[in-house]
Amino acid sequence: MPRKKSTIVKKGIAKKNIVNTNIKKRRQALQAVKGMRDILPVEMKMWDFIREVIDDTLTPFSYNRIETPILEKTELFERSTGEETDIVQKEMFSFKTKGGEYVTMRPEGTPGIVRAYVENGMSNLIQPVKLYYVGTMYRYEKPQAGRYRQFHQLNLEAIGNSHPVLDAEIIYLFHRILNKLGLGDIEVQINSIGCKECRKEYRSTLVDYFTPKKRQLCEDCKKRLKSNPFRILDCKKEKCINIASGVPPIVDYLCEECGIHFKRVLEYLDEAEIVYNLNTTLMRGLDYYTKTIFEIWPAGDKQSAQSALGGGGRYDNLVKMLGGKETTAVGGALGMERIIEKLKERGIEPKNKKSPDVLLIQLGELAKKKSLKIFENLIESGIYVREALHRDSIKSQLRYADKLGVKFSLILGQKEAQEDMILVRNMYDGVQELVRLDRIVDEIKKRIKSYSKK
RNA sequence: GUGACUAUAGCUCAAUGGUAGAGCACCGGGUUGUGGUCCCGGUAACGAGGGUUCGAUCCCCUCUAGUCACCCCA
Repeated sequence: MPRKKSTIVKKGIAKKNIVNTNIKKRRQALQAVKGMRDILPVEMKMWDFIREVIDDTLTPFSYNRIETPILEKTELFERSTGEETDIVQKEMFSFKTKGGEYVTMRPEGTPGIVRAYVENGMSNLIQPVKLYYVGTMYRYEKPQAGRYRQFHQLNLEAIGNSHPVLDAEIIYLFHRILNKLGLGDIEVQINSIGCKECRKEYRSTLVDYFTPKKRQLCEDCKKRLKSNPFRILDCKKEKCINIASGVPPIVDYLCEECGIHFKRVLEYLDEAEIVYNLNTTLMRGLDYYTKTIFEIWPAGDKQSAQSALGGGGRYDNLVKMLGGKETTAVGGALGMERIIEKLKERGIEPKNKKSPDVLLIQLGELAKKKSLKIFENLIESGIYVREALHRDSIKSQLRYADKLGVKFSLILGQKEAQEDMILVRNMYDGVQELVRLDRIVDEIKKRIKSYSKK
């Protein structure tokens, strides 16, 4: 007999395991797409906190919110971000629609904004048009610390004016936002890559300099020598750094206009007391930049460059490139996930939201039915109230009241429901009073008022 | 795309070549309708496939996922 029993048990377990395995397989098959993550309600508090700071900081500077589609024509990014860039060559989520259109989930925000600027005739608005948005971006990269395939950026754009104060303003605003969040210790890396003319000259200087030394460069840089020699300057390989150290900085090659522009940007930053590092090897991965470029690194971080909190620069040719009039512009972006990561690292937490004042508790069928109307009345009267209709026992409802941290519980039992009364329980001292149902709003309001005085 | 490491309940972690335990969380109960503390109970896991073995969660291989680094960026 025991033998038989054990086989039955074993069979039972085996069957259960098979079921579990199938469920597991299904679950794994339905996992979130690689590099994409959920933002759960607990984390949302952090996001709301950041967004509040962002809105409060940007509004006085006349930045207005804009939203553009996540999906844009692939060509938009090829033409603006640049065909030779890493982003376009290997990091885009692109596909063909049923209608045969080639589209891409935006890997960065600026091209879409400039497209919208041109398409909606925003050059007829008061210039510069200052825009900001927090939105998702998509890059097909291998996920790792602070890097996801879907991530959020705060973008700022000031289109339609070439004043250097705008370059400084963007950096200043990023600094201010981070500062307000408690992440003020940043390093601003700044450089100027001039206009087309300056770059033409500098480019030939670079080619002349690197060509005889080509064999010593890394494989990537050998290719870069032809495609984009500027990027040799910010190659992270030691041998390339050594070779590149002998190159005169691009700042020496700026034309008069670009030189003055850059100098003034730096002056404004000085005036705003923003500490920056003139980083002459700083380059950018996007093709459309002109003049000022910058990155924001967390201070004192060894891997600062990898975990850049943000970056940006001027893009004086992009509007025209995308079919608009000759229009100058400047912009930048902060990585939201990276900000959140830093906040968590520092143990900075948003202020806890206020607990509700009241929980409505009901016992028995009659009370449950009646409580719907009462609940509505309480909400309409502006009382911060929650319900527990899905719970039946008073014990579980009071436990819930405790978890919510309410000041009062309103208990509507069978008896009270019949007599049109309700019990008001003070959760602090446990004192209960029976109150007439038609007077409940006033009674509660009175009590909440005096409760907060304690 | 290249390399390294990891894989046990929702979370944080244990133990073991003979199929697993805790803490937190969640749900319920501690006599008829009273919470927080306390007590009791419950739900719930060895990522997948193959191999070695009498037997594998544990050893080996493959896959998948995650983490980290390179690359690049936010």
